[in-house]
Amino acid sequence: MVTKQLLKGLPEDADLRRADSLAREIFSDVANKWALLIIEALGERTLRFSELRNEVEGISHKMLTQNLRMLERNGLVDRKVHPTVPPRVEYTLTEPGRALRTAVDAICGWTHQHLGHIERARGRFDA
Amino acid sequence: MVTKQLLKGLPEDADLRRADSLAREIFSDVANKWALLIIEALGERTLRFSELRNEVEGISHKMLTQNLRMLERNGLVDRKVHPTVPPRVEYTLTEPGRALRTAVDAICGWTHQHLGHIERARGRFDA
DNA sequence: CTGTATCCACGGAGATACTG
DNA sequence: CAGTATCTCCGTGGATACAG
Repeated sequence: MVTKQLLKGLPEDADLRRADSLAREIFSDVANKWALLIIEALGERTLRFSELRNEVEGISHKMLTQNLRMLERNGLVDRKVHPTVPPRVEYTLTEPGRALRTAVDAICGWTHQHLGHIERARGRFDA
Repeated sequence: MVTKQLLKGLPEDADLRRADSLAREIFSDVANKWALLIIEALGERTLRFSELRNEVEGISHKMLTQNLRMLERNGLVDRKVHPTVPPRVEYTLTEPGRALRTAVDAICGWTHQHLGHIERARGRFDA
């Protein structure tokens, strides 16, 4: 899936090809560092723009807005603007967003579980 | 995890800080499109460089080698060189690599499950 | 076949400033 | 506070050529 396999044997089914290209597009959107970190940071909480900026270590203003727009566009986060002054904008994961989060959690868990193995592998490789 | 939280309240524990920065590094390595697609393509199989190049749609020679080195360095893939002519190099997921693959599978599954929702969300957003 | 190196262009991403 | 816009620069990544 998302690789060539999905296409095999059905090279002329236009619908399937569209679905697959869409899937690749979404995968590219979602499979990037900042998007995943934002999703992980949001979790079950609702956070403001500035709070998110603090939670996601090292992200720039620009990358944050950019990724938030992307996530909103794909329906992964909900954006709620409070028409106050100064403005207050809150971001929350939608249901699909929360569903994806469990996968992100898995990656985070995996990372911590294998820290040791990886550190050792690196030592060996760099030698 | 992988965000600021891990550090909270323990700003001076050097070991934890090292572990956390290492975790971020690994996360950045792993949370990128090509790395995940390679892992997904490998699955339970053993593939040669050129086979991998065919399986991972759109990846360039350079990106493939680069990511394979990275994955090898982190101990996620095993690289076996057959000293024949022409050379034959085979790549296989290690145990940690296969463990991560289940998370990647989850993301792929999620993608296909939510194609419809996302397409509709996009339609709304773009309007 | 696989891998490394070089060149180069394009776009990603930071900094900054400004608006609502 | 949140968002957009502009400018600029550096690095990513593609193309190409060559080596083992």
